[in-house]
Amino acid sequence: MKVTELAKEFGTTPDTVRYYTRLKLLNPTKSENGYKYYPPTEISRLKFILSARQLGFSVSDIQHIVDEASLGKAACPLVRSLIKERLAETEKQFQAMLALRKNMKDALAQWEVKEDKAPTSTMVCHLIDSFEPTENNGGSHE
Amino acid sequence: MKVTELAKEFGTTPDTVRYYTRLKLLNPTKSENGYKYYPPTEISRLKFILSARQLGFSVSDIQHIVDEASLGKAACPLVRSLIKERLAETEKQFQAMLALRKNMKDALAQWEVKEDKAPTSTMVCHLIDSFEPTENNGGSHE
DNA sequence: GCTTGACCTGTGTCTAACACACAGGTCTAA
DNA sequence: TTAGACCTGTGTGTTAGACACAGGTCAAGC
Repeated sequence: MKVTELAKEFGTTPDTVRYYTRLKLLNPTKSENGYKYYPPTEISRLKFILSARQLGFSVSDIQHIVDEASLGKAACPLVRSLIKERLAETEKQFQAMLALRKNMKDALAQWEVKEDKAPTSTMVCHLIDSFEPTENNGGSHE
Repeated sequence: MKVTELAKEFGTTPDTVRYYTRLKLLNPTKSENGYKYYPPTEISRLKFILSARQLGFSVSDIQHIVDEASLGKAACPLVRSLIKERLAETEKQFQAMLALRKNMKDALAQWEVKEDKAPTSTMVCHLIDSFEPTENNGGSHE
């Protein structure tokens, strides 16, 4: 399979396939015309990489997992360990995003009823300066 | 105020202050010893920048807002417009993260009851290969 | 006065996962 | 032949900082 064929097969981009090839996560052979040719092993390897990416493993994680497997070892313990780390990170980001999203919504609501004000030498934008997060207690804000 | 003093005042890092200075978002004067000195206007400017960052405006957004204000115009319409864009993006990311988080949790649960398996020529890790997102219908998975 | 640790400077590079750019080559239908 | 789609290898850009480096300044302590 050629680059674009492979990318289409899995709903990703040729650049992504080339990127993984560049990282040596994929190892195509070469056609007579110099084009990269991905045999079945590389096709299933890409499937694996994309699944892992979708599960939140970093490219570096995946490289690590693949290296482990190339030694003939079961990568399962490593995979379980890594997913826990990635999940913990995702949880942190999720909480941060929850807070951010709420603040943005609050700001939007507050700013809709505030008037415009011209800037001064010490004030760029009074909307941003005056923003106050609303309290969470018993509110129906969300 | 010097770099580190200013950073401490607002709970950020000296590198962040230097970064914004580098971008010309902050414009310190120079002390006799060559150190950057941030007068009150720049102190309130940093406060503004950090508030805007916390509300999800990009550094580029903030530059745009500051440029508008420097023309003497009220940046309020721009700020309202930008927050809507950033909120829409954040909402998309939030949904993606919801899905990712759920998949990661599902995977973790599934993989805890699966046995380890050695890799083969076409299989790096059966855990990742065999992952199936659970259905949402009436489940108590979350 | 010297030493040492903390802080300073300007400038450059790195991070992560791609996306894009470029100069030039190949393929194929019209 | 032409034109559009695709290919190559290599390099750079994206975002918001964090880090690195060589060298300078400050001030407390000895």
